[in-house]
Amino acid sequence: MNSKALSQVSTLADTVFGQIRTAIVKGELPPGSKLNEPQLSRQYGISRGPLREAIRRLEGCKLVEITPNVGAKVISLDRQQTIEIYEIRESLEGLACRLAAQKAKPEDCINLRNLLANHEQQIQSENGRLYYQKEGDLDFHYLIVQLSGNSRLFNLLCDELYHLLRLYRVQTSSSPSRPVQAFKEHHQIVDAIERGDGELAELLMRRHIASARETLMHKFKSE
Amino acid sequence: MNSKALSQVSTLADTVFGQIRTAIVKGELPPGSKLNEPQLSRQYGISRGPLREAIRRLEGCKLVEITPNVGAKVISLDRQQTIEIYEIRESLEGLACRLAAQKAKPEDCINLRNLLANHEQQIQSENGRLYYQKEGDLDFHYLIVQLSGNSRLFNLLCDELYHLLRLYRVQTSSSPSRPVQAFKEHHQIVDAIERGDGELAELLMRRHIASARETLMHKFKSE
DNA sequence: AACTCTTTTATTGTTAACAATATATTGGAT
DNA sequence: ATCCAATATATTGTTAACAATAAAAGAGTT
Repeated sequence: MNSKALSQVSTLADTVFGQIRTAIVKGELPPGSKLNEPQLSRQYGISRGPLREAIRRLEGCKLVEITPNVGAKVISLDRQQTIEIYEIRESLEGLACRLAAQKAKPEDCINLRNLLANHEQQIQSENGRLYYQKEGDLDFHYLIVQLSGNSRLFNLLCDELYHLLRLYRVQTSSSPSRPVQAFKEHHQIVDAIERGDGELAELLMRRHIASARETLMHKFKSE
Repeated sequence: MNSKALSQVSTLADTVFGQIRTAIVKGELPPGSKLNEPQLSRQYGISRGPLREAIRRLEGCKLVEITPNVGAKVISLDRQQTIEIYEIRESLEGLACRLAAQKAKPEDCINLRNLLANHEQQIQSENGRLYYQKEGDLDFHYLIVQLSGNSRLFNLLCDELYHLLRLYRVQTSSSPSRPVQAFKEHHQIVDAIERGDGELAELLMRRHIASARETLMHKFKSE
């Protein structure tokens, strides 16, 4: 009963895919760095076969770029690409917000309110402030995308774009950016969702992300 | 000078990835069908190693789903997923249209007009009609997305979503769908782009795709 | 010292063999 | 005939070895 009970239900390629992706998102494998197959296969204790499969899957996710006979390297986003992602995000989260407003039940709205209240508490304490800015903001967006009920939209935003944006933050070790204003905007968005006003919810979310984008563009110009 | 001149610059995994993807999009590998590794490796004249890498890359692109110890099968979209894709497409092509309106030069508008004129000619002839409905429509959308200048948006729409939608058409062998009305809408969209009215261009494109989605949903209900 | 060519080393690309799992088939019992 | 178990087959997962390309190191020349 031991060997079968412990037998892996997922393949080596699958698990290592997840491990490398985490390493990329966390910045342990920084943008532009090369993926050395012998080294990685030693590190993860597997042979190059499944490792290469994992890398190919990462290529499909556009997290690494492979040059034939040279190897794979972690993608690095320039300013242009970052802006492009923000444009897409603005559009898609606007959609998510509109759908969420159409579908959200009262209990969902309570959850959103609680989330904001928690953030508000954390932002009070000085050390919590950093947390809020870095990850807490994403919680809010995650939840709304989830409420949209569009699972592909969820994958696209939460499994792809957010990873990429986190990658950029790693790249630049950025950026405090307007937590107080963002907070107001979050509340307004929940108001609109609560009222079931999809059009307004979409508009507010788009503005919310657009102003984040503009902050970013402004920062670019001042460098 | 012969062996080196003919040496491949891309890997087997890369070329087979493209071949399989084409086979999927064309319907030669229909949705739900299994990818048998021994058979495919014989068919493409390669060993299972690079073949599996190609399949993993397809997995990353979400064109196939892999179940451990069972294998890869071509994804098949149900109605729910198709609707979800249309929702995303509506949002993203609206964005593309707004950006295109902001950036399009006069010559770009001429190209759009020419494209529509060509389609108009082809729609006149009875046999051209089919072409327009199936592929010509996409040309128009392709060009606008290209004019948006957002390369990631282009990849997302033209390299991913359009492939998926084509997959659905293969799946259902659908659907004539309102060519005359679509034509009017195309012209209105170009009008807005020509005037540099991004907001209107976005609105019109979103309506255009929304009505396509509604046509589809209506068809679903009548089945 | 800088440059180029050659040689060496390391890394990637590919294949074939082996191990493990799942599927298909056969045989027997009710 | 149908169901279940045991065997046999096929397919997937993994590894290690080999081939081919690229990167690095070294020798020699100017």
